[in-house]
Amino acid sequence: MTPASAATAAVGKLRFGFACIPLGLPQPVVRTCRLENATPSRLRELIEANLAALDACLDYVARLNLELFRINSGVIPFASHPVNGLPWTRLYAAPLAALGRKARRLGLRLSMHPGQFTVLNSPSPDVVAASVAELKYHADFLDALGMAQDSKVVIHLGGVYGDKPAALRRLDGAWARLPRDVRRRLVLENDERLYSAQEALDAAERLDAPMVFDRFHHRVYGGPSGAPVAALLRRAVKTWRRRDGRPKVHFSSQAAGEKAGTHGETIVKGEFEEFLEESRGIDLDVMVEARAKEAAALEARDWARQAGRTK
DNA sequence: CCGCGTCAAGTTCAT
DNA sequence: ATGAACTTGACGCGG
Repeated sequence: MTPASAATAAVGKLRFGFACIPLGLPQPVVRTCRLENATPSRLRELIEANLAALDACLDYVARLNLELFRINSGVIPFASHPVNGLPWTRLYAAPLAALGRKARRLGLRLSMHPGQFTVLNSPSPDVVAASVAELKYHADFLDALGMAQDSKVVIHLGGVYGDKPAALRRLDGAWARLPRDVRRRLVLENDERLYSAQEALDAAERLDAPMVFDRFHHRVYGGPSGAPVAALLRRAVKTWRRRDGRPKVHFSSQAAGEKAGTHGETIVKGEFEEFLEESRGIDLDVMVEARAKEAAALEARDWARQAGRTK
């Protein structure tokens, strides 16, 4: 290794992306319908429109030279609901595979983030069953694209129900019962109210899952731990095995004047510069979560580039 | 055509 | 007790 490349490796490179809604594309990325209108033919029409829109999204993300993109969970409407009995992985096997080929050709790493209704540790068996079905859908979607195991499905730990140790035991139990093809996609993320980075790390290490460190959530709800971000980040990085791909983090800033935990329009430069310090020497994929979407991701990338931290 | 009330799902917290 | 917020606005009725 030359001195130059050794120096390059040591600085820690960052790649960037954003979630779900490219504001620079004219039409909606995900169309849906009301449950009462969800006939098979309507669902097929929507799926076809959504896959076409996703195709355009991939081109757009690549054109911006970003590497990460989070796919909207609504791409297959009512995917885990009984109303959608379509064998969509079979019906759309060819277009799905083509989307995956395109993503890989463009060098994109994909991810998904199921909604708040996915609660693996609920005391209600029905809620858990619905959550497992929802996770299965997300994993099936990425599988249908043929994406490697580094394209992830990010979830939070779940609820607390007034007894966190019991809630965590239920999480462990539900996790153990997940199908392998679902579990291999999952990543645990700290949230802004219930489970701190420390707690998410404990769970991730216990369950042998990767952990996404969300710096903004950590700021809003740091939990009892006084560990500095840099230390938590290094611990999170260790939860990612080679097959899981480059460790990922989420980055966002508080919306000025709004409730704590609300994502801001863009990200605050000073905070990002702190993060550049905290992450020095680590290669990371950074999912920027901001209302300005790709504009915020591009801005962060520019700041990283100026610091010699891109790619 | 446009405005605006409503939309599958769970859980928590603020009001 | 009710509703907003959460990964994300869009659907679709009524005028």
